[in-house]
Amino acid sequence: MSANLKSDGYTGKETYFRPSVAVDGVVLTITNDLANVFELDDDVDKNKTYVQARKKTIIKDEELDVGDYWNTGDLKVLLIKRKAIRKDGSKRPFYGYWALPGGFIRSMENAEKALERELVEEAQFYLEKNNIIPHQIGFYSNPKRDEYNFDSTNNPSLHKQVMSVAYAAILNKEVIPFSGSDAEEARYFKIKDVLNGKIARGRLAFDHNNILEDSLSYIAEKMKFTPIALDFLQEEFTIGEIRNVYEAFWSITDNLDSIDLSNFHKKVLSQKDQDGNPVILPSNKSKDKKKKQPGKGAPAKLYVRNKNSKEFSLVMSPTKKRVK
Amino acid sequence: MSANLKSDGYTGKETYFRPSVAVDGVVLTITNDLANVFELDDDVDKNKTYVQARKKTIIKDEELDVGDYWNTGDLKVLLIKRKAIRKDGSKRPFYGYWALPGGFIRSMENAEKALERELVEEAQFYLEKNNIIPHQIGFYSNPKRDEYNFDSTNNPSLHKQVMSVAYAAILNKEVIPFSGSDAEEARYFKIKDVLNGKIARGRLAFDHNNILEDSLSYIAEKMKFTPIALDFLQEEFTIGEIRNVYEAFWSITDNLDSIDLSNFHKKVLSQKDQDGNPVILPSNKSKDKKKKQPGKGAPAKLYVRNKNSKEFSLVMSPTKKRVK
DNA sequence: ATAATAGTGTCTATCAGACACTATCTT
DNA sequence: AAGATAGTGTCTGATAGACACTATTAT
Repeated sequence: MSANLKSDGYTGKETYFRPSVAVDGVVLTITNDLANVFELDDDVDKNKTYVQARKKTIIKDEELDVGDYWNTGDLKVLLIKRKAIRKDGSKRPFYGYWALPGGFIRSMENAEKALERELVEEAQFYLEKNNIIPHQIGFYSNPKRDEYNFDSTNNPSLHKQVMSVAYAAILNKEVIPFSGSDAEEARYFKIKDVLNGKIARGRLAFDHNNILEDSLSYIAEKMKFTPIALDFLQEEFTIGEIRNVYEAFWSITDNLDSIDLSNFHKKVLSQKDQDGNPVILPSNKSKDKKKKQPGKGAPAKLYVRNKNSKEFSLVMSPTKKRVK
Repeated sequence: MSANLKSDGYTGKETYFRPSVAVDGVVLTITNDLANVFELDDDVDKNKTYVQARKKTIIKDEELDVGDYWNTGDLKVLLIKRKAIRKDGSKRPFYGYWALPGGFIRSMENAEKALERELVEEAQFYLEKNNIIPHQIGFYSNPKRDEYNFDSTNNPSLHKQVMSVAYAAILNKEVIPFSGSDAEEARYFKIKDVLNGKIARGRLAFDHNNILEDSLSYIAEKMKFTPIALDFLQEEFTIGEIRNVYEAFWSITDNLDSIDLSNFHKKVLSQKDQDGNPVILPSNKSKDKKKKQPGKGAPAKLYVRNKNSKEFSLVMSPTKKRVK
């Protein structure tokens, strides 16, 4: 951070200042438990899921079915390790820290297009191809949030400030990230580990911890009134998987560890949308319409979402104990 | 903005494009019916409410009481008419249109500080002095949203784009706006008139119609779960005034014209907050603890807010008809 | 058999919405 | 007296939360 903010001769009368504006992406997914069993093959095709990529070498085609996408894991976020040195030889701020992927918006782009481009450049990850629409989280403009500074002149056109607009994007499968032009490395981290400082240097670069927390709050809130939780799941899913998404968020944002299975089950199935239609429907795709467990437990019925549903009729809330 | 960026010392060496970033303020209030009875005195003190300013000339001190702030009117927004000509003689885009107050963020400011400053400059209105904390609505970065364009060179440092971050601010009284340095005029408009095009040139400048609508959605949503509606009211208020705030929003955002008085009354009074404490409490300030009506009707009990309350235990929703 | 998860059933307190009714003021 | 708003009472159906119970799988 700057040490010379006071002595830069700022008069308060400046005009014509132009900041740099970056976009930051909070790419979220729920761990696929099965995927974690296998090691990454260096030679896999780009832009495939772990399971798809690995099936060539580890799982045979006939062994791969809907059960391989069992979503019962932790909430994870895609982070990149920034390259230490710029093209002009200078050191980058916060090198060695993990950061949210992102970068500067260009002149003919809007923020969403810049996000799309940066995710490809840094993690070779394609939002559009995966039909993912990012959610705008907020705009961050504290002058001290980055190491770009102010010179000692009175000329505001030489001053620098980096502002950011942040977006959250939800993946329904763990798309393999590959490091790109601006990133040494790109991979997923468990969000609980990041928030507890169990990451290199104990925190993310810049104010990215704040941005991550804002994103979690945003989605946790939105999950109460809209079917956004289904964005984390495959086309076919079970009630247990939905419940896992809610638990993954509420365990972080509301310190809630488990949701009553029975009541949750009934509530989700009775949800109507803005038009009075059911939000989730029994699936007719898979043969037995059931999904086997990766561990113990009965197989669960498969459901699909009503694609027209935008809103819940009932509020999904972290359980409140009844006062007696 | 400057037309001669090069001579400002902008060398174009930077690989990254630097846009102009503005802040726009959506300053909202509920009309004070009584205030509208009186004509504005040219000579009133600045930064006072209509009623306070006018009481010198029209209402005697002893006639002024809590009833003068009866909030039963329409939702209004503060707009400014932009000056047509810049200091350098060039024409401003969208001159003659009404616009949200706002302006460019400076190098040592964050967005909130810029908003504070611009509202003073354009409408001589003081956010901080009135203890108003603005709500961030969103970031707008469509390259075509302003008339600033791109030259035919390949040098991105000469390109221009104006991005905006929008904030909503809620007033609990109609602070008199005075036009300032960048505005020819500043005054409140009924939001329904603005949305229906009953305003000069039929619409607001730039994408300010969008920003206004986003602000209304934001607050209408927040009103369901938090006591934000009370921000529109005086320290002491009646249940009817709260109901008026909800109706003012939901008549726009949910096409709902009236809320059942009886059920609303009971629900508001039974609201608990995040700690299980009541959100509103009977007032002990005024002598008879009642507020007389400006028109017909019984006087209403006065209440005050619990300042610790951040959240409702019950959801305030636009009435859903019971299915029979 | 045991553990784990899926799923159904049931009881009760609370809440939402409809609406009847009384009270208190202004005009 | 008429009109308007404040405020209380009451009924009904729906919902939330607690919890008992059965079903189906892996180990």
